[in-house]
Amino acid sequence: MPVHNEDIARIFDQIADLLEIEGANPFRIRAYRNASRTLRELGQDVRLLREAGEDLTRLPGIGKDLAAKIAEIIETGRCRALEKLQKRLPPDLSELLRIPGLGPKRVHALYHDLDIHTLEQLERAARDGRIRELPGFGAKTEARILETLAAHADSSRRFKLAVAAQYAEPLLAYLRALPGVEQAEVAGSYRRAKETVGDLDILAIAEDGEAVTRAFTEYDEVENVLSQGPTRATVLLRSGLQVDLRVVPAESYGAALYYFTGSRAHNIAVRRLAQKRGLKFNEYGAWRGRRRVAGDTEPSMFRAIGLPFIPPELRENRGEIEAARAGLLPKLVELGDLRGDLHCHSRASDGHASIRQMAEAARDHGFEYLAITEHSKRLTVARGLDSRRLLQQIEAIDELNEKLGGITLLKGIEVDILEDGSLDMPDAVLARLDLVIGAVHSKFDLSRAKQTRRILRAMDNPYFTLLAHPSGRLIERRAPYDVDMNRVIHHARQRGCYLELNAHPERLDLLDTHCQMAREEGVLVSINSDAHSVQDFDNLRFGVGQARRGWLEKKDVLNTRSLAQLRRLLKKVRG
DNA sequence: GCCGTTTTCGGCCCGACTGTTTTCAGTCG
Repeated sequence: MPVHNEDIARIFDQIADLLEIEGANPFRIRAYRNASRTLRELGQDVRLLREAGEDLTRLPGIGKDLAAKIAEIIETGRCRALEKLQKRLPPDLSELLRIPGLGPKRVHALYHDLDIHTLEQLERAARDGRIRELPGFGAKTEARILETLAAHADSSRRFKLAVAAQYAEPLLAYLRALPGVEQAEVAGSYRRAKETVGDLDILAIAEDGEAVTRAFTEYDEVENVLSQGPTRATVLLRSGLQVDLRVVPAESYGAALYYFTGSRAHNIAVRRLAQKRGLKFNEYGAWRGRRRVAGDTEPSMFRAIGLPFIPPELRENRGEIEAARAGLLPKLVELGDLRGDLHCHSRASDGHASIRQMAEAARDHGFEYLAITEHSKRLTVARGLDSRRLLQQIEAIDELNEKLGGITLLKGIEVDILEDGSLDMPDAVLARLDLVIGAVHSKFDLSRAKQTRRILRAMDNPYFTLLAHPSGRLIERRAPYDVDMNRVIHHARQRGCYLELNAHPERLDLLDTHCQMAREEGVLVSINSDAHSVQDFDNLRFGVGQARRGWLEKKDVLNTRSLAQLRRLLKKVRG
């Protein structure tokens, strides 16, 4: 079975967990965690890189030793270093680390003193009152363990960005309305527009932190207060979403916003850079000795280390710091750059509004054009259109375009890519459309080779314009199908067609790393809502967030073009 | 275990809160 990046990343995580419990050098542990992260974010199979003769030590955080371990895992499927560790410590110990309040030291104590290495043993010992007897543990810790175990099922749950927004926005409004609160903002992965967030990190300016954290813990939706002090508090909302609040004085707001926006990897790298320049960065400011030289705004922090402002979406330590130093940061695309939307549905298939209503809603968003792209007949659950119904719709849209003012409708289809790579609509009908979006809606489990061939073949259809939701994943629900995205993107370049970044909150597909690949290949990406109702155009902001995480600029995005420019680009696809 | 525009050796980000302490270790972000 071929080894994928995720398999290797998991092995490195396990090694890191076990080393940590053993009390190994913390920097050695971090090295394994960094390498695991590098692999997860690589965007292409390290196995293929290696086969292509690439030097793996050129990857960030991978040195001679870890490159050799990667090679060993790819070749043998095993890792002797992990097996050796597992002889000394039971592998399931790392499960215990997932329990909040249990870190490596305590897990080690539980194992060493009570021979506990499974969650079941942990629960039994807690019930028997044996845990409170251990040095460094107490009755409260024991109770918290039991509480967590009881609710363990959803403790590791992450929230989709759009769902988190539904909780974040009213909470933010509540905090901003509190007396003494000058400003409040969500930082963390939410501000970086990650696809999912594990918790919300909120930052507020106020003189009296105590009063604000108290009011925060009294917010209507708070189920449980996990910690509370004069400058920070952590609560669990009824929805299961954890929220951290930090309160800082105005002069530290920028420093705190920067610090709590993260990512952790970005912070570590920037702090190291600051240190080299004789500065100390913390959440209260940038310091030279005991003198604060910056901190009231985020840009002041960047100025202090001589870097241009790095937008939150780029802060992952994936090359943005080097790019900033070299003056090569992208000027990221913004929501206001979009001139239209190339993917939506009406009542004719599985949408909820008429074509006219969709057009008017798009016009209200300031769009110049909107493509109507119903499903094709293969997708019967969505009342997909056959040739006859599509031809009728083409006529209807032509008529509507005569009457509508301020927006132009484009005629399109989201046509199913069948198992053999053919399209679910005759070419003669496709020829009459402005654009053809190809989409995989079935046979997700084909082998990598077959799935890739299927998509490449579909792209070769002379009318094929745009590949919809290229990975097919549904966030937290369905993994991407196995496809060689490198080849797909390369083929799109050769064929001269485009890729979609589907902005639906469940999809956010193209993935950020693939956006970067598309940009490097020079393949334009269309940020589409896939709207099924008039409200769905609002989702475009999440798509733009994803595009920004993928380093896309206005020029990299197809639907930032004017209608006239777009028409030229659509025509070009057909040669 | 990685890394180097001061280093191939000696560094590796920094502070708040909790619980168990009697001055602080462990955990977390």
